[in-house]
Amino acid sequence: MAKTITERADILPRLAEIFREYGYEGASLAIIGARTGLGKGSLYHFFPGGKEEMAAAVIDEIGQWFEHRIYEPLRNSADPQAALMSMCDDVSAYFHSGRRICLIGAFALDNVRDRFAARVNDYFAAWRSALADALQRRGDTASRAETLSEDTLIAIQGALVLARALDQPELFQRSMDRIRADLSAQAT
Amino acid sequence: MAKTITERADILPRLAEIFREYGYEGASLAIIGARTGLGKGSLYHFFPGGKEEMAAAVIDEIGQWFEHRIYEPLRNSADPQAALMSMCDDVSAYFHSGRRICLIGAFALDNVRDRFAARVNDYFAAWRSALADALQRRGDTASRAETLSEDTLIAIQGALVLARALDQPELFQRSMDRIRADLSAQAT
DNA sequence: TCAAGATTGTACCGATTAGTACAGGGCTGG
DNA sequence: CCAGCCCTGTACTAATCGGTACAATCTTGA
Repeated sequence: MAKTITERADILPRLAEIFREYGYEGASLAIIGARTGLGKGSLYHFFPGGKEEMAAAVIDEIGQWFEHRIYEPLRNSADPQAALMSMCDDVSAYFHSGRRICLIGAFALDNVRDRFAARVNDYFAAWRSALADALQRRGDTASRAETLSEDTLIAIQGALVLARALDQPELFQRSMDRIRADLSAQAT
Repeated sequence: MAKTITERADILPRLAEIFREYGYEGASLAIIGARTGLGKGSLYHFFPGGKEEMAAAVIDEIGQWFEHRIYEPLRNSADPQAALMSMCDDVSAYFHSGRRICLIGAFALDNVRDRFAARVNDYFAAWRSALADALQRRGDTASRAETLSEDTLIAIQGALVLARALDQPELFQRSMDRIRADLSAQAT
């Protein structure tokens, strides 16, 4: 049979888009096969654990992307305030200015939540903690950093839900602008 | 066969809980039958349109509950500020202090979104508009009312996502407290 | 009391599901 | 040049999916 020289890592982004579009249950192997161009043989070769392993791998890859691009700079950048602004830009770009949903957030509301609960938890916990770290490093009190990091994540997730529900991506943009402003305000 | 004197309206709350727990696709007719105690015969008697009609009826009922309990007071109450505070209480109770998710929000992120897009849109649009109405009636400018109503809905939905993702219902409570405070702040 | 309509359990349907088995082609190291 | 491993298409399974059909029973109005 034909060999397609595909790496496991190469199909992860495509898998992510599929899960975003159809959800975990809605993404049938037939759809996955059609959209990735891979047959069942290949899919189960790369992911012996089936759909569950595919979704887990996708979540892990997303987590790593955020770790390198968002969390790590928030924790280690010499200029925490700049890292905060950079986070806003990257997040806005990542979610395609509100046209793309957060797969992890969607999984959190889904019935498959229990299956990936640990990963979902880790994703948000790491984000919140990195955010609070940057806020404290820039001078916020621990309590203020706690509240502001929580509110920021809430606003991002809520804006994604509402933008999708109302079919108004610009709503997400507007919310990100407000988040940027809140993160720019002088610390207490 | 046995007659169970069940009204269509009586099973809607139970259906709502099932959809909340399993999602639209995850709620199979087998599960629905088991959890409602109704056989397929009864289910298709009450909902000839099948699962789709069940979900639509559930969304409509939720919409009506919010209309009577939340939107209507926001629009018509003599004391708009009191209606705002009352909304916070009712919303907090409705979502079981963060232990219950918003079915409409979950549907918005789900792949069944397109099927119920109009209803999902209506739910949030009505809420936002009623909220903005109360804010203007209490003295906020149109622009301020627009922003604040949007931010309030974003915070509620985001808090529900995050509380569920982190398995911390108290996070929702904290966020609701902040929302209450923001809605209490003097208008500009 | 009894006919008519409302309600319900059960058997069944074709389609689709995730997953398995495996043969065979393609690539690569020796 | 070829043995062996990596990759992949196909056929298959058992289970479950949403939905239909219908006969049997129950309730109700006359």
